[in-house]
Amino acid sequence: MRIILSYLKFNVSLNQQNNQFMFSKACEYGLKASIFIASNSYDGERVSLKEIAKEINSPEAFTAKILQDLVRHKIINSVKGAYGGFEIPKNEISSIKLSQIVNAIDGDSIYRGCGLGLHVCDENHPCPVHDQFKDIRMQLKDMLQNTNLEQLALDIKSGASFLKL
Amino acid sequence: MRIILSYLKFNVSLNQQNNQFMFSKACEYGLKASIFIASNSYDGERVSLKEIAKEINSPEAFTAKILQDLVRHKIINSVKGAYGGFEIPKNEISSIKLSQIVNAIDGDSIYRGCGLGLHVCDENHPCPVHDQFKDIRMQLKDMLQNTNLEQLALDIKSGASFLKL
DNA sequence: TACAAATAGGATAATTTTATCCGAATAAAC
DNA sequence: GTTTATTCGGATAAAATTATCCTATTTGTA
Repeated sequence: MRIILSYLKFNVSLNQQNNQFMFSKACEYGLKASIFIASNSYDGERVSLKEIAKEINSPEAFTAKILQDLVRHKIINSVKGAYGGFEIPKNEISSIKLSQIVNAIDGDSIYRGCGLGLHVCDENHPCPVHDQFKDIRMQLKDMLQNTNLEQLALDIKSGASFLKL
Repeated sequence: MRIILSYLKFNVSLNQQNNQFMFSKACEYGLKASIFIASNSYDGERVSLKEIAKEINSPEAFTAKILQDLVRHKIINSVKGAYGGFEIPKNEISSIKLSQIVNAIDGDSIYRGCGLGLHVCDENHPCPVHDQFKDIRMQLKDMLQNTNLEQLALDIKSGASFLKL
């Protein structure tokens, strides 16, 4: 009996088990939605919230909030009323960087944050893993600042990459 | 008046602004606590929850939960009762990798997770940012698997790095 | 002008993460 | 053995994130 009980307790972990890789769910939805909008705007097609949520497999109302946020940050445009929806001016698609979207939703902690959450963490006063994280943070920052929506949208259109599953 | 109101609304963002860099707070506390325990175990000193929480600037009761978790995962040892506390056998300090601690607390999503949260995301069915994230994920994994507590503990002892501020 | 189809946004709920409290169990010292 | 200093663990609360609902507003069209 003891043994069985200890088996049951095996999975007693503090949290539910952080399932997030890097970004908040909100940010993931925001990135996916932006890519989908871009891939349609590329063809001059405006997409509705409903279409977006279905395509990226996200809760509709929550996605609406995130899109509003992106609109406020002037990353995407919205058009109210019949035949309305979301779009990105064609000529802007290639200049929108992932970093702008991440920044709008999750803030800039991914660039500035310390791996151990210290408020002060720099060369003069490094946390224990400061050096270890330096390259990674830099590489991440570079990547986000150098990846634009056009590249990603084209891959979606060609079927080389996917927004769900 | 309109103008003033729109100013007030400027900060209406969806979330409070994700302040996390990579790990959950629980994981950050776990890493810091482990490093502190290691640096003391190096001198044969056992440390109490109270000392740990004070040193790493974390809430005591919450830190206790995390330490329990690490004990269950056999990453650290605990001794109950007077003069009790937490410790790591001296000869194990150098073989405990950051990855073990992260894994115990946040799980393995940091190695396996998709940047956009897709459940299926691999070479055959990549998300739009799969390639962009590949190197970063790999580098992160390598670093966590190759950094052990001894290196970090020694830096703390020598004053080359810090656990708070 | 009325209607239909959208987004905008406030209120609120559900879930997860973070944090606190308190009694039980344990172990050393007297 | 009693006291005291600890960790353990259950219950609960607080805060943040994620999710839903409902109404208002906007816009195109009949």
